[in-house]
Amino acid sequence: MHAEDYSATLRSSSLRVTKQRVAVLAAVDTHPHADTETVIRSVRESLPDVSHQAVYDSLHTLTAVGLVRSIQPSGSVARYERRIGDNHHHLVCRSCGLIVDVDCTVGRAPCLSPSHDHGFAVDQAEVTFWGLCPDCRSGSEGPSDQGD
Amino acid sequence: MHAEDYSATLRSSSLRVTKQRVAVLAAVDTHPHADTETVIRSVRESLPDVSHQAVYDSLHTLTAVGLVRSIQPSGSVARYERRIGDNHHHLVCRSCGLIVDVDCTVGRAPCLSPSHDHGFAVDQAEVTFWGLCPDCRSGSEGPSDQGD
DNA sequence: CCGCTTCCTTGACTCATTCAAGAAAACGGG
DNA sequence: CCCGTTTTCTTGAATGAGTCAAGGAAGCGG
Repeated sequence: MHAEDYSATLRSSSLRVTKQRVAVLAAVDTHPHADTETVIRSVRESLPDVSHQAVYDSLHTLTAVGLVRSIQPSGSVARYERRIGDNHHHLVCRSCGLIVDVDCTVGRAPCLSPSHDHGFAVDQAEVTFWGLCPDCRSGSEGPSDQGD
Repeated sequence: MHAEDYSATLRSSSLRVTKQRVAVLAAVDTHPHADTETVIRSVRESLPDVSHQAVYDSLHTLTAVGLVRSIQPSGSVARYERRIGDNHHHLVCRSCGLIVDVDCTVGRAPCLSPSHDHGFAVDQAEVTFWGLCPDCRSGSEGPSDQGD
């Protein structure tokens, strides 16, 4: 996706187009499940002087309008992704933190309707699978930590 | 559940029985989805001088042996509960943070097997439903914040 | 090109959680 | 019942993701 596309995407959500936002959107697009620090590093490759606050603000704004989704498995910091609205879920490694997407194949949204909704207006079901990734299963020691 | 029962529970998991651990276990048992601060306050009703560190340590230890489970919906601090191994899930209010248990009625663990496991050894599927609780649906302003 | 509004920079700050060192308590063996 | 070893608790400081706030800069409609 080119810069112009990101600009158009921002505009279509009624957001002002700034180079910081374009860079943040690009960073999230090219680094699925990246945490804020990774996004900051990625953004600084093209804009060396962005402040961390601009990145936090952009991520919040993009999340608010739905261009980006934030996920936060227990024990992890916030991570961001662009795949939205396709009802996919996540597989998280307990050992190294690796996160991979899994498509929801159980036909129409498997867990979208809790047995008894307690009067809640449910708008989303988030499924997180916990386990050990291939690398951590083999090496008993397990790879370092906090992969993506 | 009485103190002796909590002691027995700790012993059956090969843990030393300390009044701090008994109190923490009791606090989690009586305050489902409580965050650490709430647990500390609850514990201090019977043990005014416990350190916060003792509570953090106990919660980690209890979680490690499986007597307690920790959950952490995005944007929330860690919360603890004693209902474990019964495959129940959570309903979280986006507005006030209220967390409610929902039983998993879709027969045998609905989402326990991702379509493609990417080589992971999956041991748990965690489902979180997001929405608005009854109170936040009615009062357009929505109740304060961070309920349980 | 102007001006209003929104966004970014800078720098301080919050607060959940962790780290570390020494004191205290648990509990198996004598 | 007491001792010694090991684990746990207390105390106090530190870490780090994320937030707050004020002023300067940039976006964009006119």
